[in-house]
Amino acid sequence: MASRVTLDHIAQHIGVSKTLVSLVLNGKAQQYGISRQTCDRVFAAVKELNYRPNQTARSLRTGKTGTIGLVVSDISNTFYAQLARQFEDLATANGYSVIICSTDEDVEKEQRLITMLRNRQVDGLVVSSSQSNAEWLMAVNDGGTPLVLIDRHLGANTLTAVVAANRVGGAMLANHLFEQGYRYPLVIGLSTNHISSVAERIEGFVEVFKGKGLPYAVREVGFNTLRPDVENLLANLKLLPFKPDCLFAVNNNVATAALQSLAAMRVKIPNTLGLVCFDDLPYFSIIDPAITAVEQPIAAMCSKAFELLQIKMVGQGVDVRQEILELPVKLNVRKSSFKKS
Amino acid sequence: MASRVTLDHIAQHIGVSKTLVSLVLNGKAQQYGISRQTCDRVFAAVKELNYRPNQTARSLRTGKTGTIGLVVSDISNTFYAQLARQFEDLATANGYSVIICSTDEDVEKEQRLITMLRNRQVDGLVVSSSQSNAEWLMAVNDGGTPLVLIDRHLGANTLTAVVAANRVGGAMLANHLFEQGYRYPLVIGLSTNHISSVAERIEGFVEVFKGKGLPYAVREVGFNTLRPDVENLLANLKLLPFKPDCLFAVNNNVATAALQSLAAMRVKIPNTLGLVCFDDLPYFSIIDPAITAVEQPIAAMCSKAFELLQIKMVGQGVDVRQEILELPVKLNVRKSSFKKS
DNA sequence: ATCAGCAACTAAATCGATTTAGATATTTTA
DNA sequence: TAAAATATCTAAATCGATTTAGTTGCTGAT
Repeated sequence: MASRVTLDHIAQHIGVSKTLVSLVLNGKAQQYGISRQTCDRVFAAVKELNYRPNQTARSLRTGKTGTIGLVVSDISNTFYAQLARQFEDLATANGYSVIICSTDEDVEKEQRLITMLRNRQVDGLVVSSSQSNAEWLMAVNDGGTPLVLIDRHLGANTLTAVVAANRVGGAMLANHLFEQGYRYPLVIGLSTNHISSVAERIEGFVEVFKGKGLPYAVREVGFNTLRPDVENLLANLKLLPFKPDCLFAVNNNVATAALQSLAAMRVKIPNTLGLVCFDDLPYFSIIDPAITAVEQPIAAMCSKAFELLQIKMVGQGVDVRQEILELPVKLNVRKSSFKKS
Repeated sequence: MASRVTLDHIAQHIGVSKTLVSLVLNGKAQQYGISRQTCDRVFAAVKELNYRPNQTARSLRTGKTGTIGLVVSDISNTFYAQLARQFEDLATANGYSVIICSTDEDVEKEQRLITMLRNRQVDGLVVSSSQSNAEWLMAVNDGGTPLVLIDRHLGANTLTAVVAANRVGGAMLANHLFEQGYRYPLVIGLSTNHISSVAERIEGFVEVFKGKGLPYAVREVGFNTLRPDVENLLANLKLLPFKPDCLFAVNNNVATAALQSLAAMRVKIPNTLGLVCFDDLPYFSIIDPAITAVEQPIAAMCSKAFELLQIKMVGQGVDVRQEILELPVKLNVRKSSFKKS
């Protein structure tokens, strides 16, 4: 019932063929030599009958739905929410709609959702994948659904990916901590350690300390048990081979969980423990102490991802080079990592 | 190219009609007396040829797309991001996909987006509307696209709406502040003051102070100029008829902007100024001082909205009673509103 | 032997657009 | 004046499913 007025109704209403109406509405009047008067009659009828084209019928015929699937681990995570917003704006400006899906870092769920999106004939996919190899997703891309990875890549020469400079950002944080006098870092990573973003942040970070011959510890917390795991980890710092003097939270959720635990334990930041985080949050700059963080280039990532996806979507089978695009990050130094006294 | 294998291919591959294949795949084999062997051959062929049904074609025929439009002012706002996530889970569990659109509180944009969603033949809409009257949206609902309002209503006997108990929540905050000894509240509202949620929060709040014969001030800040407006307002408190001893931020963004300004001005909370907020954020409980806030029943709102929408979607033209459903909120008392000393 | 009834399947219409391949007048050209 | 060119418009096929209205060939009852 959603649209009872069809092209045929318009056509009959003014006594022409639906072909003509279709041509006029698609701006091909000139090309097909349709007279100005006839065009005007079409437009008038469209307005009078309040005609709205049925996108489903159009999609069936053209094979294009004007829809893009955006697959992330959790849309309620501020990082992905901001990313989704930026992407939505780009998509809308270009006539696309966005279907957003959350995978909870569950590979099976990710595959189910992507299959569902393909069945819905999305024109393209932007995926922050939880998978550990590219095989399945490459089949999707090769199978006719253009796919661009965002935030996480799956290795060189697999799939086009747009990511932040995770390794560099990790190193920036490590160097900053070192310069501020910190020597014993504890890295709080995630159980999803196969994921490129997390892995590279940690690698970039530890390489710095390793290079200086300093000790470091890396521990993992579960994606679905983040809060208790972090709490447990911080309550048992004595179990570590050394007493850490600073923490590196590999993403915003880890940092928030750490802040919660530390507040409950009344640990002073940065006096007792310095803290830095990969991924900046609005509240990091307004709390005391403000949190030092690496800010990701969300807008730029979306622009680039959309641009690359569009090339794939219009390109007839000819695939672009499957490159990994790393965009520069920014270090926001704040009080949580001030010089150790 | 997205799906080259069609029902016809399956049918030809095993030498039956596509009718049969369709019936089998839709679980109507029993009903149409199709033999078990034939069914098995269909399933085998589906697997062998890796058939995925074309949802667009199905939608055209059945008139159902299995898609719901979720329209909010800004998906990057944590409140809507959380709401979207809850709603997505419900939708997915019931076979629906969600297209999310952000309106930026722009009525024209909202109407453009909703029209676009209708053209895409969404089965239903969930809208947090920026409009000030129900007329346009009622036409959508009556025109065949079931619509449920969420977070904001548009008056009794207009459109089904699921909202938080905004007035009650506002009053809870006011009573709490009064009990803590605060007497001179400044309400920081939004330029979008025609919106039911904001309006009712403020009404509920000021009624309490009015009832006690106490003064209060209500000022508005712009949705798109939030940060500077709040900063400007707080820098010029002397322009108010009285010196406020506490602030009521009507939503999470206002509170965040206020916290930013107050931090920059080095104003002590709650000593110099108490602060409460409608809508809780994860970080409110981990900062010092923690922020007293009213927590909205996001999960319950989504469940109820989805439930009501589903009734409308399956109901053949028979519309449910257009009621406004208010769900209870929870007051989380924290340090930012501790007793004035 | 005939026919009702059943089991197992199919042809064709349909959804609402786009698009291909013309059709019909009218005007221009040789 | 006939043929060619042009201007304006249309019939029908098509996309890939669902669904309606049958068809075909048996079996068993009478």
